[in-house]
Amino acid sequence: MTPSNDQRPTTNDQPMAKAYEPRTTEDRVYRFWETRGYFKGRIPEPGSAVAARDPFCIIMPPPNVTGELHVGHALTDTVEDILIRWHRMLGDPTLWVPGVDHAGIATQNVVEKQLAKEGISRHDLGRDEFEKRVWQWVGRYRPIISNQHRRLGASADWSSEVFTLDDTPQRAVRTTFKKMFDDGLIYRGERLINWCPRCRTALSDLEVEHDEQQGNLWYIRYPVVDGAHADGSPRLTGEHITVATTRPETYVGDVAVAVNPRDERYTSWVGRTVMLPVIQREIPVLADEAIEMEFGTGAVKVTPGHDPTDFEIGQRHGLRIVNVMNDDATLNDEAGPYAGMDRYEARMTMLRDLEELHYLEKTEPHTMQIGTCSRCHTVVEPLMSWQWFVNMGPLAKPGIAVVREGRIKFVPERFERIYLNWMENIRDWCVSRQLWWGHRIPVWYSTDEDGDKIIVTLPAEWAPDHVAQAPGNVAKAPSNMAQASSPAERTPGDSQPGTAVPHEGSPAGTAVPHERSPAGRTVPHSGAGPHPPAVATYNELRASGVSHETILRYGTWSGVGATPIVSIETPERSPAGGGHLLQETDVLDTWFSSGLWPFSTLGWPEQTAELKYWYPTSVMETGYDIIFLWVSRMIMLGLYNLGEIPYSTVYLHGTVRNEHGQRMSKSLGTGIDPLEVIEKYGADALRYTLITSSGPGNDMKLSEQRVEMGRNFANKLWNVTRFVISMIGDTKVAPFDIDALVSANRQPPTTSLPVEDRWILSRVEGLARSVDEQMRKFELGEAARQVYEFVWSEFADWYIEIAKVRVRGATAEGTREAVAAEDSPLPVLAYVLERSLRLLHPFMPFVTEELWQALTSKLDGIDQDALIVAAYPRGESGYADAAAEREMELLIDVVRAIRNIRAEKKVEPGKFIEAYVAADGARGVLEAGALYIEMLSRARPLHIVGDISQAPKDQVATAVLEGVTAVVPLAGLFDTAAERARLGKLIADAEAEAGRIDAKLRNEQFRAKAPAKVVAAEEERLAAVRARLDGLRAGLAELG
RNA sequence: GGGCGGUUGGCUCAGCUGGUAGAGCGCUUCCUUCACACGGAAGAGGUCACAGGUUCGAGUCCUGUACCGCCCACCA
Repeated sequence: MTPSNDQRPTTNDQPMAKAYEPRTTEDRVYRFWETRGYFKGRIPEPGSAVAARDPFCIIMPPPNVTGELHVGHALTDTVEDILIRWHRMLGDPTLWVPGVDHAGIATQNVVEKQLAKEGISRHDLGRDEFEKRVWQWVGRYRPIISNQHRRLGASADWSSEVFTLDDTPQRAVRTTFKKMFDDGLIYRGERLINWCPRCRTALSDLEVEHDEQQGNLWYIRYPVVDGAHADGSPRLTGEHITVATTRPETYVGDVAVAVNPRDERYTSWVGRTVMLPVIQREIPVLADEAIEMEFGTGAVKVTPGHDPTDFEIGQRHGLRIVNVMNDDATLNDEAGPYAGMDRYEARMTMLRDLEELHYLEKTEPHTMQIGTCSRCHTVVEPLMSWQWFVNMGPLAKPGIAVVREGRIKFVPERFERIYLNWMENIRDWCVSRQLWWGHRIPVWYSTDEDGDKIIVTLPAEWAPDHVAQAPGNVAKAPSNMAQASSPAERTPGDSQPGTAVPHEGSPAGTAVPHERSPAGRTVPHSGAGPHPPAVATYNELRASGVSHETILRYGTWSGVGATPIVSIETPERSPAGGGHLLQETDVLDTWFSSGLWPFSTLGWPEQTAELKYWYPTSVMETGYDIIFLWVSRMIMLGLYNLGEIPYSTVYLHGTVRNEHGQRMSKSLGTGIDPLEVIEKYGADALRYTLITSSGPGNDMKLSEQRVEMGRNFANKLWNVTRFVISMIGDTKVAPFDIDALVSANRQPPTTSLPVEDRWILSRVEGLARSVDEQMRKFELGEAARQVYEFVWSEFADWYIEIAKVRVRGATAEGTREAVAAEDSPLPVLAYVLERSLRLLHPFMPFVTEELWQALTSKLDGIDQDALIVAAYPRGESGYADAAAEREMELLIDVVRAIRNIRAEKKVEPGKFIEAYVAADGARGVLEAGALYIEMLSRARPLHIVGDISQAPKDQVATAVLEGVTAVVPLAGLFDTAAERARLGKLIADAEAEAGRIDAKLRNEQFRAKAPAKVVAAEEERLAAVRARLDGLRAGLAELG
């Protein structure tokens, strides 16, 4: 390695290995690119040539810091890197911004799992300490992740890397929140939300998965009540109404029974009163359209506090809401004797009780969709809770318009409808999360003004004794500390048990205060554990001696009824002066910051030069599974904040599955580690495989076998180049100059170049045009396949084989001379190979750069320093030589025909055999290619005759092609019967084909309606098949 | 309950605007000759899920059916 060269990926004085070794190449090549600064997204100088070109910018979907990258990320990187490298080579100003996502709930969960291994919970650490632990996690995984991108070859601008919790995104989040709040798009409200009892946080609708589960439909009798006995006890009529439910444990929250108003079975029941068994609550029977008469008994228990449909029924009929559950899915005191039980334990206990009292009529098996937490797969509970929401309607409107108007295009197109359908039915977005990791909501409450409205939950150990015990469910989630002392989660299928703290004493029987919520409804509270937390107003706690610092450090609070102070900057003191400020303890849904990603990465809310130049970005490439979660929100928030679309194209890839079609999952061990694949096969092999394994929007199965194909191709390329370099030897070669050729002579120079040169040049220019077309259509896999096909099946299999003959001739065998030096194939060989490397570079960057460096060190007139910045071929020379392509095909067919005969007759591979070929009107072509036919099919002497009748007729095998007949005398090897059989089969095939074409041509309709071009082609084809048939029949006749 | 995607040789998949069915792997036969056995040569193998329809012509367009998968949806 020479000192001046140490930045080069390849040194010229080392002999190339026999096989490509990705491991000794990739890191070195990547370092070469990176240190040379090729990845840097540069804003062009005004007035410069590049300034006229459209910038091309991709913001990378930031992977979660939860762990290492999986193959799905590898696909993302591959697609995006291909687009980026392609545009870079096209000469466009190019920027690819990498980033990492803090991934709130996901990361919090993995760190909590880690803590669990140490036997502690996040509550043992407290919020600050816990956040430190998460930051440690981030510090560990961020470098791993960026290293993995590098291993994949991602040519991202690392100087622009962003983390979602960096200052700028933080500012973007706060700015957006404030703007939305001021615009009335963000509000705080008490709604029925999805609650994960294990994660102990609210979830948006999109974070709930609907799994089909086998459950039961239980039929429960509610006795009819008519007035009361003298002692006040309800007077039962002996009748009952039966309701069917899948969730009997919520019956304690029932406030009515509903039937369909048109249901004649129940007409007389409406308005009567029934009683809930055991807990003896009296509730009305009412009529509501939402009830399906066919389902169950047609009578439904109405539980507005725990079911969205029932909530709406409740709203329509002014029913109160009874919340019967704690935040850990144990029942609260509304459940009477069942209080304190886990929801499933309560279910079973209730069913036993009901059965005993003959209130359980029957049980039927029933399959149903059940909502589970997308993070931990615990069954979610619909719970009433105070949360922050975004009113999406006004945001969706422009988001719909830009797609309708075609300003944003989806690839594949079909996802547009899916997007639009969701956007048109959009619902408000619950954005607050009861987590510790994330963007904390930029809302503060003033203890001065609202000290009586700020409800603080303090863990028992910090609670003063005389403060009221344990009201749990204040408004939103109760204290996080309270959760630490709750029973371990027992949900089936939940692999991660909750934080297990010994359960002392019974929570049942705790006095339960009720609090009036601002909405005017009574919200029940519950005691959730043995050491109930204190729940009190800020002022009460302070009055009982708890310091502000203690509240700040250990408390959780919410300002129901308080005036929120929404601010971008953290306010120093309350506006009224003097008092303290308490910031909302909730954080925002991770996807809130993700939605700002296309511009927060570019500096927004500052009007940076980067933002001005690169925004709107070009392509958003991501998985179709996050169209709603992410894509839609970026579009809406981009339009909202900047008044401009975030990108003009959304390219969606599918899900990568393993070879058995399973989703990749770390916990199931069904994942494929991209680094392992890279270690074994190389990054280029993985990339090639990923991009060719399926089209846009379609899922794919990735198998090792398939990666082998990519590896083999890289190796093929390696050896092709190795061979070309060895042929070039010590004297530099100037690659063929196609531009000079074409500009000097618009017509293909049919005479000055040998047919194989004109053929391969025509093919490679055509390939470049085709690849360009495919790339523009985002058919990246098809583009890659085409280059593969060209390099292997045309360039390597034929052009190189012919070039060998041209250079070496057949002198060893003593009959012909090698071609003269001025007819050397080297310029064309070098040109075509160099073009091929360029075409392939976006797909297989490492091996192509390595080879390009090695090759161009042997070439004159290459003006770029590196392939990564070399111009991408687009076939702009326009060179095309149809005649050469036809002629070359003919030569190839002749070689194949003779080889076929040799193989069938089991002629020794190396042995030369005599052959006769005749072509009507193409004799010149055969003569020009005679040496190649001879050498490639080992046919010698090769007789080119005017008419095949001049060939011997005895003991010969005949091959008839379009316009060419070959006859191979096979004395000694000949088997008449075998030859007859061989010809017989060929004749039968040809006859069938001729029959088909003939029938088509006899069809008057076809002649009348098909385009003349198609008819002519069919006629030509028929003539050719018939000629072939004649030749074959003649051959057969000769056999006697 | 809606919607979408898939169903092409043994396996995994291409086949983009309708005009002679392709690839890789696997399989058969042969070849370790001076780029490559991560290779070369020759070959076998497909009623393009099924049923209709449009068309001169359909794997490709339309309708329906069947399986498989996914998404959305408040039938308790």
